[in-house]
Amino acid sequence: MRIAEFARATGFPVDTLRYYEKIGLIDPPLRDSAGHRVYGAADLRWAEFLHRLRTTGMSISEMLAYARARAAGDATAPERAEMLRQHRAEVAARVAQLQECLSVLDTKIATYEAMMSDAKGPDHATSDTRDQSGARPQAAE
Amino acid sequence: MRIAEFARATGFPVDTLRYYEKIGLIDPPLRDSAGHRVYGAADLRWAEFLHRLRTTGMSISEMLAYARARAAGDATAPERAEMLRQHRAEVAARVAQLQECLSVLDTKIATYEAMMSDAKGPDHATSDTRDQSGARPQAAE
DNA sequence: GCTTGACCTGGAGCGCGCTCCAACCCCTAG
DNA sequence: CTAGGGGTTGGAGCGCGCTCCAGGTCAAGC
Repeated sequence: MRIAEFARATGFPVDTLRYYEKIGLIDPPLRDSAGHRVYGAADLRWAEFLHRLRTTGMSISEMLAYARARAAGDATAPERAEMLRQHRAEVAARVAQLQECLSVLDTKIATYEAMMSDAKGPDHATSDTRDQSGARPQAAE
Repeated sequence: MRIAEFARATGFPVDTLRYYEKIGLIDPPLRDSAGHRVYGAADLRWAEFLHRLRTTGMSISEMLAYARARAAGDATAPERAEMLRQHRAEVAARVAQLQECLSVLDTKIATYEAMMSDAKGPDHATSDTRDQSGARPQAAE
């Protein structure tokens, strides 16, 4: 599997793959007779996993730490497990945060829909239309 | 409410608030006799909403588009509603993606835990330990 | 009167994560 | 023999979203 196909398979752009190799995030793959990179199944599994980590917002430096632990062998398994548990917790927190925001968005959208069905209805409390009165209310400060 | 308190209330750093004002994302607030910014309740509601949008990954330029529509008055309500629906869909998709990644993480963590309880157990198929054999298998290519 | 501390401004700088480029090589098809 | 397409390298550049800084003003407390 050459780099273009590997890029398609992993979801990373070609340039990013070379960049990751350069910084030590992915192992230098084999080369064919023309000096082209040739990726194997193990490379694919690792890159796919990296893609998950990246997708969930893990920073390059954290991924590097994980990659280095992985390269150091089985002795680091507990350390890697701990990294993943930690990251898992962050992702779960992020999901919770997004879900909370989703419900705020739903409320807001519902407000707009109410406004629009009342065709120019009365001011809704949760509307965030810019205050256009000359003197600001400046209430409840 | 002066800028430091407003920063605490909204979750944005002081510098970011000034930056947002500069680019037109938040309205220039009132000033006290010393020329210091004084924020009102309406400013707070808007900034809190912006913080939601930001938290959910909306880009500055999209927030600007929304802010401009809002400033243009009630006529843009349908347009703003559509922006929010669109954004809501993206956030929901993101949540789904994260949840999928969470389950991959869980599988991986479980594998590590199995590995560790078998104290140096047999190779697990889903382990991503770096291949350390001299000759790569290069199978199934 | 002096210090302290919060705030002001305009503009430079920065960290992250790519992304692009020039110049070159190799293989294949026509 | 030539053109085209995919690959290689090292290194520069970039877009985003802040973040920081110098140098200044103002008000309150000692």
